[in-house]
Amino acid sequence: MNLAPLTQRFVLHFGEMGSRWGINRTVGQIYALLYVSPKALNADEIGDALAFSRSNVSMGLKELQSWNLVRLQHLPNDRREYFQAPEDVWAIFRTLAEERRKREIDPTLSMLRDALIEQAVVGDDIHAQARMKQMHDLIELMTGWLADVQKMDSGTLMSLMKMGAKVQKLLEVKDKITGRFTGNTVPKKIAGLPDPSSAVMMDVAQDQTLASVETRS
Amino acid sequence: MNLAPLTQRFVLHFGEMGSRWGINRTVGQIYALLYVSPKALNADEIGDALAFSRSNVSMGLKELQSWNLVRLQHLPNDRREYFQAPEDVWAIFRTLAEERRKREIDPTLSMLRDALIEQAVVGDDIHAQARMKQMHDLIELMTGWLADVQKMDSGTLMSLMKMGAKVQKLLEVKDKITGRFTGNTVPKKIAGLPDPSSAVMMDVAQDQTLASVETRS
DNA sequence: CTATAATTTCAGTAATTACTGAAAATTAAG
DNA sequence: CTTAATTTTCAGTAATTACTGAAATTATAG
Repeated sequence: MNLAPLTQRFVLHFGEMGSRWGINRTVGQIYALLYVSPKALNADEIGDALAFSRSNVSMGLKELQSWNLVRLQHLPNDRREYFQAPEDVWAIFRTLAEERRKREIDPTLSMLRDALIEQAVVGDDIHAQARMKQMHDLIELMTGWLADVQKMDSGTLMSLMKMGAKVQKLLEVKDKITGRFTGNTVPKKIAGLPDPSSAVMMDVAQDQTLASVETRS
Repeated sequence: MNLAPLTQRFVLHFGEMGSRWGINRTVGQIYALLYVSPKALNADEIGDALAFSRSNVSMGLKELQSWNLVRLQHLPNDRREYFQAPEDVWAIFRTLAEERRKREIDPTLSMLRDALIEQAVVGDDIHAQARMKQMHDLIELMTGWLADVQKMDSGTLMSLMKMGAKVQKLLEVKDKITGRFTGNTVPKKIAGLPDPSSAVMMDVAQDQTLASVETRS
């Protein structure tokens, strides 16, 4: 391995972390290399740079493709395939979240759905089923939310994250307007919405913490 | 293994999924069993129920404790330790998120920080460092957001998730009020905030999709 | 303090996962 | 269609991770 110093550190780190991320060292290093590389690389270049056998590189790339984490390119007058990581880190993150959901969450959600249709007969199973329901509902809520978030463009998502806990403030305001005070629901029609809501909005609007959302940390 | 049918399915599934979640079969099954069990269990009961050796159970429990995923209990006139999963699935989820962050994200964030202080000299490293900066910034934003979210109580978090993409609407409203129209920042003081903002709020308030946030899916 | 119950450690072994080189399959140029 | 370049597959082997039983350690009741 003969890489530039910082690149090497990055690549080795990704190799080490691989096991914690559920991928192997080879795959981790290949992806790290592609991520920092200014241009697409072919399999031989990768194997050369990382001192892996050609077949190992092939399997690693196959794995990365199954994760949708690499883009394929072809250069003119060159039969070899060239690989690169997407430019946009947000796109990479979305893909990662999506793929992890498919592999790590969906099978469990499906198993739970199946288990919840059944009629529990044994005493232990009745309690177990109630617990599974709790888990099922949480997972369904989470995956639904994730799907919603996945639809947003990077900019919106970024704004939301920068707000962090401050969304809570916005939520409180919304609750006042829609009439849900501390959990109590008020009739839907709010035709004659009282002035207070406007006052509340002024609060929020003038609140520095909200006004300066763009510049957290 | 002699478990109630649904319990058994649940336990076996968690064992299978273990490898995808970065834990082993033993640990997965032990946690599944504790999760659905109506009462705390001691190590012998666990090993008995799952047909694992006593030492294997001991190691599995140690692992679960390192993840903060089990609570310890003592019964009167019984020297043995009893283990149970927390009642609250949201608490479990928070712990999981927190621990995964520590193990899977923090080391990388720290490595990136180190790499970004250095002065890149080789040409490849200059580009690599720019890429690392992108990754660093995204991770920092994500972990900051996660920390904020971790502070919320389960109810607030649940409301937020149920809203899903609808927070976006709220965000747009906020932007109008604080004066950020499509990215252009308007002077901070908004003393004489025009009527339109109120009108906007009425829109949001009367929007059924927002008003019925409690009942998604 | 002693005896015993309970838990943990650890060396050895089993099982799984990762990696290699050779051979097979695929692709595309002539 | 033939040939050569490229990629993939796969059997064998290396490395890692998981599991067990015996021994050591720790904790507590008397």
